[in-house]
Amino acid sequence: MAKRDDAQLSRRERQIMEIVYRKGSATATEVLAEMSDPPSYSAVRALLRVLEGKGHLRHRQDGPRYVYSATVPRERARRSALHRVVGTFFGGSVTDAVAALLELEPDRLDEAELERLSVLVAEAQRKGS
Amino acid sequence: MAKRDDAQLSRRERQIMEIVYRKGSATATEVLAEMSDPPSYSAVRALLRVLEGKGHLRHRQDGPRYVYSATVPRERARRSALHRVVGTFFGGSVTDAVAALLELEPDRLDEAELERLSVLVAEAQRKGS
DNA sequence: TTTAGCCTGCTGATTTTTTAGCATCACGCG
DNA sequence: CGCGTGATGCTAAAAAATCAGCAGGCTAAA
Repeated sequence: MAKRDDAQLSRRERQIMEIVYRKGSATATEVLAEMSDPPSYSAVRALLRVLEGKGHLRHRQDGPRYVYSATVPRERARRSALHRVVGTFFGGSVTDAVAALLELEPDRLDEAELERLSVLVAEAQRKGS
Repeated sequence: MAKRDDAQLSRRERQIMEIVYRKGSATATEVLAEMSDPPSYSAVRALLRVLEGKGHLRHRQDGPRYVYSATVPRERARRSALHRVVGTFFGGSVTDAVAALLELEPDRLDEAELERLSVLVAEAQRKGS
């Protein structure tokens, strides 16, 4: 049920969900601040309410304001997002996706990170055999 | 200009773009067939025309019908998609994203693929140092 | 030639999304 | 107390997206 959900979101809704996932949680003001093409404050609040109504967000009260967070845990959402990208652009090949990631910003990967990746692959190899 | 484009797409438009990217190119009939929540054939054609008007798709004529493909090359679109996912769900850490990919479907990765990954990481290490 | 099938283009109406504004409540301060 | 600030909920209207249907063209087969 949650699988198709993401594809069902409207433009603004998706935009907001992305922001919430990026920040972990956010108030209406924070969401507004992150929008590249911002509507009014009212509009943002309305959308947050809609998203909550649809079950994608929940809120907790923090003093006078609402802090929204996603109902689907980041962990699951990210897996779903990766899965979609791999399926759409890499024909389902995880390996190809990893290869593309490594070429994405090669300069950003320092030695320590590469070492960590090396270990991860080695571990996967050990488990697989 | 093309960077924000993806976020600007409406629900159906995105759905269609994903299908086109997955298949490489597609006719209206093919797109319709891939939709989980399909509207009428007319609607699909209308959307394809809209997407072409917005510059996201182009078509070539194949006999009697139009075959649509994306204007932004797959290569660039996939990079952009990965970048977005990494930014949204992994705080920009490519390494974390790779780690998540490796855990995505561990059983799907056979020895040959893991070997290939191992080589890729080793290469990156060599280049970096 | 005629007909049937499949395709496109276009149009107008419905539905959904998106938006702004207003009313209200709670709080802190002069 | 009375007021300004900053938050919420709600509503109604504007804008955008979505949809189905019709008209026309082209091709192949009867």
